[in-house]
Amino acid sequence: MAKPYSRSDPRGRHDRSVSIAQVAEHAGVSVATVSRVLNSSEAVREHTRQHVMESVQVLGYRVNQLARSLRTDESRLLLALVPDIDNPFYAPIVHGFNAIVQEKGYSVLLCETGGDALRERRYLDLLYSRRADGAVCLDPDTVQKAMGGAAMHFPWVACCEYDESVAVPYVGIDNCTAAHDAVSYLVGQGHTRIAFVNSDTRFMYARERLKGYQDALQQVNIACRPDYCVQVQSLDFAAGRQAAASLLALDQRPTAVFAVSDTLAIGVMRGLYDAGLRVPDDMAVMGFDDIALAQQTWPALTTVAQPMRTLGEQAAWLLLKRLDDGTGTQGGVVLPHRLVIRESA
Amino acid sequence: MAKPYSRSDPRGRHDRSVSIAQVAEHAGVSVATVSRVLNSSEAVREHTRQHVMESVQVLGYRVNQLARSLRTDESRLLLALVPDIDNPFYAPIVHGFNAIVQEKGYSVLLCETGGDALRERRYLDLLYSRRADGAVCLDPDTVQKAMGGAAMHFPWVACCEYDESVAVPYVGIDNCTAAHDAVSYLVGQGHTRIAFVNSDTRFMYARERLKGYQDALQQVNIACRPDYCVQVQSLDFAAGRQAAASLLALDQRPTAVFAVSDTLAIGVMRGLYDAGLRVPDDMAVMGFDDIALAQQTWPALTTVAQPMRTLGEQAAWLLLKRLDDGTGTQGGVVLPHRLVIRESA
DNA sequence: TGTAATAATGTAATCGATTACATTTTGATG
DNA sequence: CATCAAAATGTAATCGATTACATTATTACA
Repeated sequence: MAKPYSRSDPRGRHDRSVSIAQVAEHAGVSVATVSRVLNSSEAVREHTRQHVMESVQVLGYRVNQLARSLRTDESRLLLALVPDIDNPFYAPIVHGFNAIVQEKGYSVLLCETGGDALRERRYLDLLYSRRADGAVCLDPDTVQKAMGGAAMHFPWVACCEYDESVAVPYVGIDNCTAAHDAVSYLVGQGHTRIAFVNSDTRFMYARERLKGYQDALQQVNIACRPDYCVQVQSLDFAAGRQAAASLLALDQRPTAVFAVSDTLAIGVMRGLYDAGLRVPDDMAVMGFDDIALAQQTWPALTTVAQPMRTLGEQAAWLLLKRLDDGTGTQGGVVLPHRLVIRESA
Repeated sequence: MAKPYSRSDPRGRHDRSVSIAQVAEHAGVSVATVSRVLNSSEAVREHTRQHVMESVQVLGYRVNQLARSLRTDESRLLLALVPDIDNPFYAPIVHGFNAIVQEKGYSVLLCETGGDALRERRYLDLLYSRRADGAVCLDPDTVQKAMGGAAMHFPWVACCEYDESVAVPYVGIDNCTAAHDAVSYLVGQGHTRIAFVNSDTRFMYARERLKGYQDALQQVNIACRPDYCVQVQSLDFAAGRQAAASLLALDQRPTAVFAVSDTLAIGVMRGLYDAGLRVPDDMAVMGFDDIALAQQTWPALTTVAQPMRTLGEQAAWLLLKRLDDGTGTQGGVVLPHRLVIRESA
């Protein structure tokens, strides 16, 4: 007759773990006291503390964070929403992000959205339902969704992909200028037939870099040939390889290729190798991002570097500030890019 | 006088979201009824359902999963503990895992432990405190830890890295035989001076593959030269490159190199390129894993393939079964590996 | 229309914590 | 030793859900 009804879960998947009440009983004190020693907040006599800690040990008690979060409205968990973990571009960003927030006692949960609306929605739900305190979002879709929904009231920041019209703090680089710089470099090397391998224009960076490419050409009065702009579906090596093949099939081949990501650029180099062409002699190749692999290819890849780790760190600072301030700063941080001249162009 | 005391959080980071009670009041019904329409479980009159749904819409109500989980003891969240997301080996595994569990309504949270005990502990804590229902673990450290602690009572499975003495379901390959096969292939190609680039022996696979390497050599009466076994600290390209350099500094150079990962093997190839050697003519190179990049290098990498996606899928099945059964199956699943002959050896 | 069976809804306990306020202990001081 | 302030601890409300059991409304049948 103790409990009016028994546990709801009939499967009995596993026993509930030991609760604070059990610790209290074992130690012969109230739950409040146990809570106090656990949070080492208020005054509790040393003697009592020891007693309680002993019971904690004996019973193997661990605080139930669900209950704690429900009460305190904080989880010490942060989300990182990335489109695809297979893309080596994201790892350093996440690492930078993690390094900063970890010091503040937060743990990072990586959420791979895969561009799937359902998955994305579910992850965002963690924010809505307070199971996570905040998020950094590297995903264009999420940004879009956020515009429509009421997501703007939640503490999150955008990284790399952002939309200035969305009132959310962001950090990124000037993609347009960066692409412009890359193409200008190729022009400076004497190239006039420069191809552009772009990816999904759902991504802002893709649109911006296209713009930079076009601007740079226009600036030196080179017409932008549509057949030199190849659009691929994914960012993996295979896509770049195919892009190279299609470029090589052209009547008048380009003498240089600028790809919007290093992975694509490396794929392009592979495609050129397939055809027996040499880089950069037969064709120059330039990438974007400066992933770790870029300096390991042969020839090593010339590219425009994004400060990925710093991007992640800055995103972390922005988010932490937002969590502190309540409202948080609007606007964004634009970090500098850098041309990295290696052997491929 | 309504509430004895006000909200605890003085920062007022954000307003609490609308609760089920508010919906109930708005709809003029009890919370039980609201809960019923939300969980579409028991009978509730169509008229009432509509009314409630309307209130849900109007107020923008979203169920608080924290509270729900606290009550129901289930979160529909699964963890994937990986040592390092920068390693391209893990992505396909996670994808396979995700594909399966997603259909069952679970979301996957990626946890990068980075080999850091603190981070690992925190993530495992999500399991302990029921914020996650289960986990797949690709991390050797966790396995070790689990042996000591009481973690065996929690629903998790090991993938790739496992310890047969730990009573936890696992899925992996036969690393020893796989390495044996690789080395035997090189021997069959006429190589007798075969180097071995290994990584952190904290990993089981590293120990097993070393064993396979040694066994294969012994089988054909080739002495295992310590100077041909180079141990590197990480799995990245740079480490492989350095390994190559140290191998090339030897008086009697090997004619073939077998690396425990494709990333290392690719780094080795880069190192050979540095020295002006050609693969496979001057030196054969063989990797392990068959990551996507392996078929994009030039020359393309000969390697032993792990069925990574399948590994993830199997891990998912094991975990789901464990979540269903309560106790779950012990023992493990060993998946076949496959030699992939390309150009580098 | 009365009544029993059933369907729909409400009430309140519960999950496991935190914490405002109340109460008891303790220790210091006169 | 009495008294009182300060320190330690206890009591109970609360977070936002689920759900067993109780209660009320509806329907069916005589």
